[in-house]
This record gives sequence, C-alpha cells and structure tokens, in this order.
Amino acid sequence: MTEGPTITTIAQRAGVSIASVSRVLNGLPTRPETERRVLQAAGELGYVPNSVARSLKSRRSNQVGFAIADIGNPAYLAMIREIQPLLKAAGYRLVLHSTGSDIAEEIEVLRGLGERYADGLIMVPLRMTEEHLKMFHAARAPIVIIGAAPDGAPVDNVRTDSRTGVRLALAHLHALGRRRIGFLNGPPDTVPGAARAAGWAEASRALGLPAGPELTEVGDFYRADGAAAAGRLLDRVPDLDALVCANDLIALGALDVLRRRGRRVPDDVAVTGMDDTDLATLAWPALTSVSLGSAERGRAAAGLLLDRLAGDGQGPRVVTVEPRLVVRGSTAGQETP
Amino acid sequence: MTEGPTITTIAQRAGVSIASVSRVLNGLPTRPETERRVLQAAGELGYVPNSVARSLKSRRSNQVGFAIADIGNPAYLAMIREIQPLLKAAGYRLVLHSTGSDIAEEIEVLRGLGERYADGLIMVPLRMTEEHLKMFHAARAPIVIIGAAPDGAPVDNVRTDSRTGVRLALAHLHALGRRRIGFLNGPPDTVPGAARAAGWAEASRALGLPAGPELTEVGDFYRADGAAAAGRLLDRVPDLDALVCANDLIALGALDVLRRRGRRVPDDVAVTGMDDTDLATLAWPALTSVSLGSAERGRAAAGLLLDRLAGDGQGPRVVTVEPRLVVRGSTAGQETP
DNA sequence: CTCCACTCCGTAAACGTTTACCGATGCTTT
DNA sequence: AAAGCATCGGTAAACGTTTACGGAGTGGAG
Repeated sequence: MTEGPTITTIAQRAGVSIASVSRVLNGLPTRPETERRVLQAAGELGYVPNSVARSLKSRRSNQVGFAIADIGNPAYLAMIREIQPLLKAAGYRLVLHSTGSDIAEEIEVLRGLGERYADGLIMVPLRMTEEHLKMFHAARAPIVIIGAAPDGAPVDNVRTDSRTGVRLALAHLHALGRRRIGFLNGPPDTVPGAARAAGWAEASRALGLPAGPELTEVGDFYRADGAAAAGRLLDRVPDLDALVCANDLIALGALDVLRRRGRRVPDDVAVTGMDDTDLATLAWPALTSVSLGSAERGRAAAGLLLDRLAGDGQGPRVVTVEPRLVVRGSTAGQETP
Repeated sequence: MTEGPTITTIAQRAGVSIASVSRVLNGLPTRPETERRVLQAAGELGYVPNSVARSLKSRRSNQVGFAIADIGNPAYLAMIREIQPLLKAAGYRLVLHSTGSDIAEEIEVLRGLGERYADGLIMVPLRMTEEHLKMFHAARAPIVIIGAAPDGAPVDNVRTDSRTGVRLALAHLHALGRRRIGFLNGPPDTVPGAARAAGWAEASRALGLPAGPELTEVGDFYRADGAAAAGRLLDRVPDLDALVCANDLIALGALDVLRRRGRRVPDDVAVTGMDDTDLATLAWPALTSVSLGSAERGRAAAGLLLDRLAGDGQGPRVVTVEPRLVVRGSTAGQETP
C-alpha cells in the first residue's frame, strides 16, 4: 500500500517534464522517442491516472447520481438496469442514493450535487415540495426527474400517466363484468399516490362505477402494507369482485390475503397491479399489471441526461411514456406462460 | 449555471484569508467575529464545499465501490440494501458497478480502483482468475470479497459454505423420502457453481444417492436458464421426485416448467432453491430455499471494509456465514404464510 | 518598560492533473 | 547564409481545498 506513481514519478524516470508525460498519456502529438520513454516508464511503474486530480482540473467528475426511495422496489430496479449500462458506455460511474421515503434525504442528495461529486443527477422523487423546487433552481448540474416535475422547473422530465394507467385497469375489469371494484392505493400525499387517486376517481365516474372512499384503502407501497390494506378492505366490503392495486408489491400482498381467505383469483376476485415488474410473472396466478414502462423511462432519463452532459443547452424537455395494460392470469383466468 | 462560490469568493466577501475561511468551515478555533463574518458570507453565497478539491488534498474520496454481476439478482440486492445505509452512515457514497458475468469487466473495476475514485471496494466475483489475484496485490485500497477468495490473497473475505448448503437441501429431501433427485446447477466454472457441484457430489455420496451426471443439468443463474435446464432434465429423467436448484431464480424457472407440464409441487416433485431471496415467498407454492445469509454477508462486508477504512491494519480477515435451510411449501406441502 | 507567551490569522505550499505560453532546435526558403 | 517557420517540450499557473509556518497584536509578569 505504498503511495502510487504520479506523472512526476514517470517524468523523473523517463527524464522528461510532467507536461510531456501528460501529453503522451493524452495522445497529443509527441516525438516518437519521447513517447516511447514515457510509455515505458508508465508501464514499468504501473501508473494509473488519478481521477480526482483530473476531475479537479477538468471540472468533471465523470459520475452521475441516481436517487430513489428504495432499491428493493423492482420498478426502480428496472430503471437502474437500463441506466447503468448507458452511463457506463458514456464513461460515467453511477453513484447510488437510496433515500427511503424521507424528504430530508432527497433534499440532502440535491444539496450534495453542489459538492460537485457528480456531473448530473437522475432522481425519482416520491414527493415534490417547495424545497425541491428551490434546490432545482440552485443546482449547478443537470437534473432529470422521473415522475411529475412541476411545470417551469429547470429540469428534464420523464413522466408517465398513471391516471390513465388506473383507467386502463378499471376499464379492463369493467369489461370483464366486475362491478364491485376496490382500490388499494399508496400514500395519497406522494406524487404517484395522488395521481393514482385522481385516476381512480376520474375513471370510476366515467364508467359509472361507485368511487366512494369506502372502496379505497391506503397503505405504503410495500407488500406487507398491501396485505394489511387488502385485509381491511375485505373486512369492510366482503363482496368485492376485483381489486385495483397502485403497484405490484401491493397487489402481491393482496394476493397473499386473498389466498389465505380462500378467495379464488380471478374467479372470485380479479386483481391488477401496476408497474409490470418482474414479480408480476412470478406470482401465481400471474399478475395482470399496468406497465408504466419503467425500463423505457430509465433509458429515456439516461438519454436526456447524457444529452445535457454532452452540452445540449435547450430548455427543459419532457418525455412521456404511455401506460400499457398487460393482461395475465389474475384477471383473465388463463395462464400466460 | 454560473460558476459556484469557492472559499476564495467567501474570503473576499468576508474580508479574510482563505485559510480563515477553511478554519471556520472546519470548526477550528477562531475569533467569534471572524467566524461570524465567514459564516454569514458563506450563507449568503450558498457555498457548498467542492468535494473533489477536498479529496485531492485529503487523499480520500469518501466513496466505496460495490461490484456485482447483475443488480437484478435479488441475492445481490439484499446485500446492497444492507451495505448502502451502513456506508452512508459512515459518510461514504456508494458507486455501483454491474459487471455482467464478464471477467474483463471485473478486472476493469479492480484496475479502476487505482484511479482513486474510491477508498475501498466490495466485490462479489463470479470467477476467480490469476488476473484477479494480481490486481488484489496491486490494489492500493482495501478490498472485501464476498465469496471465496483464495487463501493468501490480501483481501478481507466474507464467505458462506454453499457445499453445506447443497447438503442441507439434499438431506431435507432425502428425509422426506425423495430418492430420484435432480440437480440444476449454474455454470460449473464459476466459484458458486463449482462449490455447489462439489457439495452435490459429496452429499449424494454420503446419503447413498446416485449422483451421476445424468441427474445434473447446467445453465446460467437466471430464471429462463433454469426453466430450460429443468425441461431438459425432465425429458431425460421423467421420474424425478425432487429438484435441487443452485439458486432461487433457477428454481423459479423450474417451477414454471413443472407447472406447465402438470407436475404437482411438492406432491410429484419437490423443489428447493438457494439464497432465500424475497422471491422465495412470492412463488407459489412458496419456495423452500437454503439461506446463504445474503443480508448478513452484506452487513459483514460493509463492517470489514469500514474497519479497514478506519485504519485497522490487521492481516486479512475472514467472516463465515452458515447456510440455513428455510422450509416452505415447495417441499413441505403446506403453505407458510 | 521590556520581554515572553499566547492567540489569531495571513502567506504559501501541497495534493496530481491539464494546458497556455514561450524558448530552443533544426529545417526550409530565398 | 540569414531569416522565417515548424516542431517539440519545458516552465509555470490553475483547479479548490487543507495546513505548516511564522508574523502581528495583545496581555501579563518582572
């Protein structure tokens, strides 16, 4: 663990100046003899350039931050799997921030951008506060928000329309003849929770279905919360014939409860999830789910950010990904292999 | 996006030297009046220290790398979920490397350490080559390997004994009266694949079970490969009454195929997975799986690395996590809620 | 009143790069 | 043969911090 060689070490060994070393290593034109000696010295010393010093000089860290609430959520996972290779290919490292659903931590990540450890940031915020907006304006590096960013915020934005997503699910169940449809939502004070609640109200009205609060239960976006919420809802409304769930994890929790209570899926109760994660095909029966294009959104976000980093100076851009219903056994009654 | 304030900007505005600014910001003793002026100037300017410059001076990046084959694998995910908060609490950022199962990329990550962008690295290598060893010796930052590191390698090591893991699964199935037990392994040239193959041979012999190659099929560690391997094995040995799978993803693929072919699980064929990931409880029937303590190994690895970073100068340490069989419906025939 | 000790803070060097700006060398051109 | 011109590479400054060192000012002791 001795201190490593620097360009100064190389310069001494090769008998040239550090400027020449730098030039050779960066491929700038140099006399062959000089080049040879530098490369030989560098090779013998096992030289590796110090990225910190390089960053200080170049003002680029070659890192990009990615901030999400919880890596455990497979919807985010799908995004990372797209984003990481794209960034790597463009020469950027990925710094992962898992903030929990804590606003303070999200803000902290945004403030951290000021430390210049990253050249840009992709964030999937759960909530959107004044504080967020202030930080967006103050940020000195490009930011891409996956989810709804307020109009006028100086950030690129990849969004999807989960209201439409809820509508797709509801229309599908309605077409299958279901009429007592419950709704398991996430926290309504989060951006996705609010959008889904709005979509639910809107679509219910359009289809002439009841949309009273007695058909809705709320919990966090996790499986255990979904199970608990499903339990409460079934207790209150025992004759439900379908459940729309605000994400796949909630839906899986609901499936657990339904199975435990002996309700057949989809015969007695049809279930839809949202996000169309890998888990949907793992469940039994396989889960009908509204795809919000997680992978596609991840790709789009990486693309927007890389454009910015390449010097694209346009105003904020918005990419919208359309929701798409993926029908599987939990509503359609036959297995999709 | 103007250039941000530096300590020089603050020094000018506060009418002091940059040394004083630095001292105030680092909490070194200063006259109250000076401190006040510096803090006020810093506040007004919205100063955020430049972490790159700080790193250059301090020779610490406050980053730690984590390198895995694929974030999609929930066993790795469980590790990240433990590692990330521990690192964050200790003031380190997490740089995520997803290498695929490509050795060259793993080596590249190790070489990258020389760039000093990270103060340490946690790696879960799939294979272990001469090249790896060389890089371990050349590395100028502490490395923790999750998985089997060769004796004598200058790295800390968190390991588990997946041979024993396979034995646990096999003994369990044997105790349930199964005698025609197949084995779906991952690539035998990977470290875990080799260990599991050895465990299989060993335990079969000990239990007096046949362990010929006709009972083994090999594929990659993914669900689709598991399904394909299960298909081939069932074609060749139709009267199997149990399947030991080298990880949960393979087992889930096997479950798909068994269901498609109308074999009841566990009645006709019992199935065990390995890693005891979240997916095990999602499958139906829930998957009996050998826990290799992914979360625990993640915690241990983070702990070892943080010790090193705190200046612990001992020789290489090894932490071993014991495998543990978690019995669920795919072998025991009754649901575990 | 002088000297000493102490406190506070400014100057400058250092971390390891990149790069602007010459100066030296040797070749071409007239 | 002198002037001009490339070409090559060395010197030094800069990126934004931290910190060793020493100077200036203050207060107390003799």
